[in-house]
Amino acid sequence: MSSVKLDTKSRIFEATWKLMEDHHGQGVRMSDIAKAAGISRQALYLHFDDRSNLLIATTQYMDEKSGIEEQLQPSRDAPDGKTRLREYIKVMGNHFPNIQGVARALLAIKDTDEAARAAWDERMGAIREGCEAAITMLEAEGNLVKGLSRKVATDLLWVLLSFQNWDQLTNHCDWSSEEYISHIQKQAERSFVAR
Amino acid sequence: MSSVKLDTKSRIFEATWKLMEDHHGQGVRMSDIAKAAGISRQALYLHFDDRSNLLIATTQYMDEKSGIEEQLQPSRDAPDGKTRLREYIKVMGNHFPNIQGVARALLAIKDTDEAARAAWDERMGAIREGCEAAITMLEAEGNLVKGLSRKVATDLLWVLLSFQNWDQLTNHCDWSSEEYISHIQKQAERSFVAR
DNA sequence: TTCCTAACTTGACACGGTGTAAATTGACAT
DNA sequence: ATGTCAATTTACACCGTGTCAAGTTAGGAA
Repeated sequence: MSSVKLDTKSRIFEATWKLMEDHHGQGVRMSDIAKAAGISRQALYLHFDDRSNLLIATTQYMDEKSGIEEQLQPSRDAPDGKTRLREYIKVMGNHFPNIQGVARALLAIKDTDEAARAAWDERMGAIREGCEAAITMLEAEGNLVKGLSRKVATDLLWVLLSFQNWDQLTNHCDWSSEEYISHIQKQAERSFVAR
Repeated sequence: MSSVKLDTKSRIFEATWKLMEDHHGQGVRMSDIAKAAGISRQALYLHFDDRSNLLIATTQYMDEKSGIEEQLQPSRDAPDGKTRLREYIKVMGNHFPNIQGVARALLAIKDTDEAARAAWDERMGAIREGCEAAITMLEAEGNLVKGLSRKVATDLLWVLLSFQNWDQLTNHCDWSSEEYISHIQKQAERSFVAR
């Protein structure tokens, strides 16, 4: 039973999260986060070794808070591959808006920061597993579209469900979350489910 | 007819291009480019206002050198939508490897640099037009898959053909250029061409 | 020859953001 | 009272970008 007031670490996470959302993951400095959390910039370094560690820890905090694991259960329990695919896409479509700020920030530094790259790849790897599970189920039922190997189908579904594509479609093509989910569900069925 | 030795500006472009390819668009400093071009770092600023302008100018130089415009002609001359789509994907699949270094560098700064963002969006807009042309031709023939509007089909093809997806598939999923082209061609046909 | 100009050089510096270091304070537990 | 822990303040080093000023070099025109 933690105190009613958030402890410092949680305040830092919340501040990071909010600032990243507000600024689309760009131009948020350590001093901004410190100010928003109500501590000094230097105190930030008492809790996190550096900027990338802060971002990585924030993603974990976000995942716990948003309850992504539980939300995935309906997909795991799906009776057939097609349903599993649909459910999985729905969860992702609802998850991306929650994480977009930090995800973009992580994406921006992952090319120069080894730890960030590892964190991002771990995230992407988890999504890939979800894709592979759905494709494998389809294949086992004999419902995977002809002429498509499991590997290639998984790769294709994985990029279709990438954060960057979601970003592009919702922010450049003006798709709503609902449109994203329904259009991508249909696209995935056309692409992977045998008629 | 220009002299046999490249003029300074061209040497800068070539150096930028090569360094960006070699380093995957990351960690290339102005001083590195200057050194590779055989001039002082400050002389770089005599030719380009700043780093982003240099990158933008380099993309234009690359596009001219690689002859992307001419390569697109077979797609424009295609007799039907399905062929147009196939040809377009082939050109893109062969183009991306040439531009990957600079593209990644531009991608990295486009969130903080207004000029870079504009340059990138202009590029992406051009690709989008190609996508729309192919989809429009399919639609006119009555060969666009049922239940898909031109707008949504264009958006989906556009993200399918994005640089980020190409990067993911070739570098994370170990697809060769040939595999990329043939798999994406098939995927596009499954997704957009009515049977 | 002399002069001019353009391209380029060297050296120094300001700025912004990250990360480090040292000394200090205030609260709380033993 | 003593120790410890969280946090504070001040100061500074590092890096890459971009700027500024003054000096050099080569070519062409008078």
